[in-house]
Amino acid sequence: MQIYNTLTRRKETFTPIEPGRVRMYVCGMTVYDYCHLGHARVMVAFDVITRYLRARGYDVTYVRNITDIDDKILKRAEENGETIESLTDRMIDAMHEDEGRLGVLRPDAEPRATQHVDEIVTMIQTLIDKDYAYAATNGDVYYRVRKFADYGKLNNRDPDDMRAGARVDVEEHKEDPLDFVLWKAAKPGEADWLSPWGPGRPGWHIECSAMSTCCLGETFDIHGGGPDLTFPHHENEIAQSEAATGKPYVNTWMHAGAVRVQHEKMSKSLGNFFTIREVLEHHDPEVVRYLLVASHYRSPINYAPDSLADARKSLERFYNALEGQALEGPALDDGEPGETSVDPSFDRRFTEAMDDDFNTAGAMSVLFDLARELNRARKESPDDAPALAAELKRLGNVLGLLQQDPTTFLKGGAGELPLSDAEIEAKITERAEAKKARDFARADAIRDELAALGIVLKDSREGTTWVFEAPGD
RNA sequence: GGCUGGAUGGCAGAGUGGUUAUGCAGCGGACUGCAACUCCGUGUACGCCGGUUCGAUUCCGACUCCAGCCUCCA
Repeated sequence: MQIYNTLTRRKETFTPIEPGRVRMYVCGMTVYDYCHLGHARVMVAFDVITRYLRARGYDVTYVRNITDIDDKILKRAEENGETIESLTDRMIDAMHEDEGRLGVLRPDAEPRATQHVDEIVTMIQTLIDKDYAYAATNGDVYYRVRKFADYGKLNNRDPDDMRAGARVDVEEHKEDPLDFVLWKAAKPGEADWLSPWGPGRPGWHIECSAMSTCCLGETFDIHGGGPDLTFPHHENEIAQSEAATGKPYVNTWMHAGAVRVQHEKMSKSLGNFFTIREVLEHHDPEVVRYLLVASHYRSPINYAPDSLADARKSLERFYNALEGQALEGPALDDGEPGETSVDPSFDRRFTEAMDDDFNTAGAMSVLFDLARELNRARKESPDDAPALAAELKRLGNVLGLLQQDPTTFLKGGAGELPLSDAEIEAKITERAEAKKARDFARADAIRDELAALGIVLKDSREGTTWVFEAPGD
C-alpha cells in the first residue's frame, strides 16, 4: 500500500510500526462554532481511510482531539453570555450530530485539551528542562524555535527565510520573533489552570503533542489534518515532540485538500463557509458524503451549488440499480469477499485503487462498472443479480456509501415533498386506471403534473415507482 | 519574495510512455402506448514552448495561469 507523505513529498510504501496495527492521530475541531464543509472534508477523508485500513485487516486506533479551550472560545462564550463549558458542550454535541449524519464513524478516542492539562504541563516542563523552552516574565512560556535544528522540515522552510516574512506583532517577551507560545498566562478573570509558571492555559500546538503522545505513544504511524495546518501547527508539533522525546514523532503525515468556493479557500476567517447543518437542510447527507468521496482526498474541491445536484444524480444511478433487488452473498458486516459468483476483478480493481494512496475516485469507477453489471444481470441473468448487489453494497460500505434503503433515498430528494405519499399513490392509481382504459392523454397529463413537482414516475413490470428530484434549491 | 500543489473532453474527475477511466450532459439505437429507469453504440480531452524517445497528455527544462502556506483557520 502506498501513501503520500507530506513530510517527504512523495508516495511511500506504508509499513506500520507494529505489524497489523495502525495508530493514527488527526487534528480535530476548535469547538466555538458549527462545523463547515471544510471540516466535513477532513472528517470524511480520515473516516474513509480508517474504514479502508480496517477492511484491509489492520487494527486501527484512531484518535481525533477536541480543542475546547483557546482565545476564540473565550471570546465567543463572552459574546454569547454563556460559560465556556456550555458553549463547548453545545458545539461538541452539534459536531457529533453532523458527522453522524455524514456517516462518519466516531474515532476511538476524542481527547479534550482541558482534560489533559497535566500531561501538557509535564511536557512543557520537559522542554524547559532540556532548554527548548523558557518562561517569560509575563507568565507565558515560549518554545525556542532556533534551538531545534530540524525546524521547518515538514514545510521545507528555512527559519532564516521566515524571519523576513514575520510580520506579526512581535511579542516583546519573546527572545526571538519565531518563538511560539506553549503556555499562556491568564488575564484576570479568565479561565485558568495552575502551573509552575502561574495560572494560565495551554497553547494550541502543545495540546496535540501531549494528547497524541499520551493516546498513541511517542512515535506513531499517521498524523492527519486539514491543509492549512502544515504550518505552523504541525511544524510546531514536530519541534515540541521530537525535542521532548528525542525520537521521531510521526512516520506519515497526511493532509486533506481544501474545499473552495469561487476558487477561494472556504474558511472561517474568509467568512465564505457553509456549515454542514445548513447544507443538510436541503440535501441528503449521503449526497454530501458522495461529493467528498468522489474526488481524491488531497485534491481541492470547488464547491458550487450544482456540485450537489451532480452528486445526487450519480448516486441515483447506484440506487436505481439496487432498488427492489434482493441481496445475497457473504455477510455484509465482516467485509470479507468470501465465496461468491461475482467476478473477483471488481474487488481486485477496487483494492488496487484504494491501495494507491486511497484513490477513492478510481474505486468509485469500479463501483459504477459493478452497477452496470448488476443492471445487466437483472435483465439477462437474474440469478446472478443478488450476489452482484451484495458486492456493490459491500464495497460501497468501505467508502461509507450505499447503505440506505434505495427506495428511501430515491424518494427523499431535496427539500420537502410537495405532496404526501398517499396523494402521490392516488395519482399513480388514477393514472394506472387511465392507462388501462387506454386514455393515454389523461395518463400522460398526470405524469406531467407530478413531474412538474419533481416527482418522476418509473414504470416496470412490478408496477410504478417514483423518484423525487426537486430541481436544485 | 520563499515554499507547496495544480492546469485532462460541455461539466465533474481518475489515470497512463504506444491500446476504454468513470459519472453527468449530448447524439444514435433497443426497451416502452409515449416516457422515466435500464441496456447497446457514440467523443482524434490532455495549458504553452522546447528537449529526451521509434513514439509524450504521461519523463526533463523554461514559460503562462490558478490555488494553498508563510498570520488565527480543517
